[in-house]
Amino acid sequence: MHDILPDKQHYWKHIQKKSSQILEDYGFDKIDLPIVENTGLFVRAVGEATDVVEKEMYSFKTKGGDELSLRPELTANTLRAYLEHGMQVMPHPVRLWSYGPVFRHDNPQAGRYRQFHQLNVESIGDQDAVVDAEMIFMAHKVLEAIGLKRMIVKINSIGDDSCRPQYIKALKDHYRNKVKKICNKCKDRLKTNPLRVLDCVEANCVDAAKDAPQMVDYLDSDCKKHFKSVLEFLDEVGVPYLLDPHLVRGLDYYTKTVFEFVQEEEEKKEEEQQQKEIKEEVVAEEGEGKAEGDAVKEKVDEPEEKQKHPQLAVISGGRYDKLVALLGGPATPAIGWAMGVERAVMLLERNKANIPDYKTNPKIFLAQLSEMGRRKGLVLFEEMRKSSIPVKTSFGRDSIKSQLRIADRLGSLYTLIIGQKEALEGTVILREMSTGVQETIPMEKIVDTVKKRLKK
RNA sequence: GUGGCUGUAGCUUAGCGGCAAAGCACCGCUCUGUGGCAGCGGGGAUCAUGGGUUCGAAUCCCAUCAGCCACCCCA
Repeated sequence: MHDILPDKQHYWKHIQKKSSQILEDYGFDKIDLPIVENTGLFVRAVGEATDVVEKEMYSFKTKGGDELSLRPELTANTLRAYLEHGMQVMPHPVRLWSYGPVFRHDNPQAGRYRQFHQLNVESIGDQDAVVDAEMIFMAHKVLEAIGLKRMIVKINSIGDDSCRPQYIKALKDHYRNKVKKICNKCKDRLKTNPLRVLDCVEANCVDAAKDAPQMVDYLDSDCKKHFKSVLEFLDEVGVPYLLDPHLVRGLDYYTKTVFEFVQEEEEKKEEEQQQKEIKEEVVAEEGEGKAEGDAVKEKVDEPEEKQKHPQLAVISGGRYDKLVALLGGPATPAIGWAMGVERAVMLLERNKANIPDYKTNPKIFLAQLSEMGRRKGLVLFEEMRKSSIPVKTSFGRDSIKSQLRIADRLGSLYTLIIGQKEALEGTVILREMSTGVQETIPMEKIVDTVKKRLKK
């Protein structure tokens, strides 16, 4: 768990602003959902045998005996709300988006937190392939709008109930005479969650997976046609994609189209430049003591390891045509995706993306002296606020000295000073901080004067 | 869930069984209504939390929590 401090807020505001704009443009309505829900909801929706449900949920029992969990994702909640509020009777597709914290009890590391934020999007009620493409296109647009470059979508189809069983059978057949070679976990996976063996990274398992049958070859005509049109639509709108026959989702509810967005490797040049800088730093330090020669060597070696950022999915999602029915609703096709906001922020930082600074950075500081100055200051502060001129003050402080020091630290362009004398005269001192030049201005003209000065 | 590393003042860290330190930051004074520089002074730490070992624990041990790295997995 981590705090999002003021100096990072502009990333968050930026992402929220850009993405909500696009989602509203596409006709999605916002929905806010509770953080705590019945454990059973997630077990049913996400799947009993998934890691998320098995070991990553924060579950607890209330005094009344209810089994509750902090939500590990937002799709289940969204569909629960959809059913609970009778949205089946609304014109379809019902398009909902939500944003908020989700919780997974996993070992944390870069880009992975126990509490993180998702931007979640669902389109309920359409089965056509064009919607798959539209959702992927929109995800692409969102990433583009927030300033992430070199994003590529990995895509696959995992079929549905009518063809996946045959594929799983073929997959099991393929592994029948290889069981001895693959790792123990994969042996379990073959029984509980066979698709999973495909993305295991153990050398032997990768080997065994190489010539494994591919889902695309087992798709029935409906699924195959669907997948083919999704790709055709993507070509049409120009979203770069990568067919990944081993892409398998960790949540049970997916059918047909699954996808995830990753960022392609950074340009090599940049990496080399960074390494050079680090090496130069190390060399500069060397003069201080030769005894730590070994330590220096280690320092040089380290960055090479660190440059290899794992390719984390920023957005991932897919179609889930059976989930609404599974949760007790009528058979309703649907598709959705979720963005990991921390990951998006992390990539923006790594890319050194140029994010607009949404902070209102006050250029004006208001200093006051004496009880009377303070009173007038309070009034003037409100006048400035009404004119939308952001002002910082430190009313609680008495000495002009410390107030000016603060004004300086804040980088104020001008300081307004009201002391006893000015308060009695009905004037204000306007001090230009860079030059120290001051002039006395009648109180009633000060707002206009400041406005003019700031425009320059 | 597995293996490894880390947690001392707001920040960066030193101390590694015997009085909790330094630099930066903050506040103040020198300078009584005028900032940046300098000098001097001050406040601020239940040493992540809870247990244990010990005459004595920031220091050693165990557990928990949080973070970092590699897995697993995922956003």
